[in-house]
Amino acid sequence: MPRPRSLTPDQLASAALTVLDRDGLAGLTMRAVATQLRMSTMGLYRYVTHRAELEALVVELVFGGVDPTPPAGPADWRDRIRIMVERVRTAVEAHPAVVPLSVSHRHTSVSLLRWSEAVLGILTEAGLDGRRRALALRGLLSYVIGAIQLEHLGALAGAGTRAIAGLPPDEFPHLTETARYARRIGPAEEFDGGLDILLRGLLDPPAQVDPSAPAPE
Amino acid sequence: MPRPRSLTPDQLASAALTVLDRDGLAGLTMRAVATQLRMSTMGLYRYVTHRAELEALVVELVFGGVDPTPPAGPADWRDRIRIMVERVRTAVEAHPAVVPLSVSHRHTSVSLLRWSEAVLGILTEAGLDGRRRALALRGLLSYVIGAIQLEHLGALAGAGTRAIAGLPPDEFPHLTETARYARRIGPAEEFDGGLDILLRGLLDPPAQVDPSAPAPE
DNA sequence: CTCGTAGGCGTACGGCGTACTCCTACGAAT
DNA sequence: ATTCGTAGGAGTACGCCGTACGCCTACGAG
Repeated sequence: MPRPRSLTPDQLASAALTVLDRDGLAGLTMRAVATQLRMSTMGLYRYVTHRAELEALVVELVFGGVDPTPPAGPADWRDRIRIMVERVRTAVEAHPAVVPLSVSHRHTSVSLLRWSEAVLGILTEAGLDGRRRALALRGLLSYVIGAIQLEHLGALAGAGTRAIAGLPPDEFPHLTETARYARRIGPAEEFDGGLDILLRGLLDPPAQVDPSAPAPE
Repeated sequence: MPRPRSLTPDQLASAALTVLDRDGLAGLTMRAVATQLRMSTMGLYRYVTHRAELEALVVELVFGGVDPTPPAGPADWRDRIRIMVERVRTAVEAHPAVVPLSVSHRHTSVSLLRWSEAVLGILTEAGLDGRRRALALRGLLSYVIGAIQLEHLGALAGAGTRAIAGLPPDEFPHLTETARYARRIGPAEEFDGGLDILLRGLLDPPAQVDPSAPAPE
């Protein structure tokens, strides 16, 4: 065996993350990351075959900061879920420019798999299983992904809501009125409020039990 | 006033949508759209100042296909919401490549504003108002955005789930077991299942009423 | 009739991802 | 100590992209 590699994937990823934090998503180019690492542009391709692979490394680095161990503290399983979700949210929000990347590379992250495993564990303790548990995890993921993007595209207490408040009230009576409330809702409150709705829905027994639901194989 | 324009924004948008459907998001370039319209590349810039503006036109065209009138049929308000949400889902799914664009240009679409207005109307009839109504709409939007993306990045009955089913069961016991159920869940079922959770949560009275909630101004 | 704007074409620039080539430096196996 | 395979690194080049800019033509309202 000859000469070992002199850069770990982690070093690569954190160089890219530095660029991303500094210059935003549009600034994340192979050339910029190479410069950050003080190597030639093409040198990057020794470690990575595509730009997409570099992006995946960054996403994994960010999700790697999420503690995947289920919290032992709260008795209420909904509080434990809240904590798990909050961990993802804070990890992503420390680096807003990774939001779009985290959506498209979510499925390649083993850290997020471990997170999902823990969440499923909590859901299992809560008495969910089979089909309901699968739908619950998927629903949670959908909400988290959507809510994080919404927050970064324009939180409720932001310019978009202000624009809506200025719409013609005769054409948009509910929207304009709602916008007045929405301006007072901070990002965390907004996120938790939606999560609460979802958790309340999880708690309830299913509206109707489908006897034809498939059994595990 | 001299000479009127010879192309409507709608013609522009549908040319772009044709390209998008045929060549995917990466194929949606100014050059390709111009060729589709049989004009020179730079001719496009007579109608549009950026590529982003063209993208917004496409998104508005797609959302323009969503019927914004609240459905009169079902007595249960949740069924009416389901119909409204389903309309968005089907409109977007007819053009899968528009999914990423619809997320980033969502806020510029007046069609989506009208849709939101109608949804707020239904929520109002359901007895929600003020802060709760704002959070409900935002929660619904978050879920819809996240779920649509999840579906197009890899539905439950897809390759991702199959990969998860093949993970080491000792490290991911819940995930591997859940994946076996998840393979049987079709996209529509998955989407509706998550929506049901949310709607169930909306129905319930709030877990605790916050007396310090801000009043409307 | 005329003049301002739309229509249209072509060229050019800078930046992107990345394929390819060439040379050097190391370090484990011999 | 020598050898040899791979990592490191630089540089060049290609084909895309968005788009700034200039020039000429055609039309239609005043």
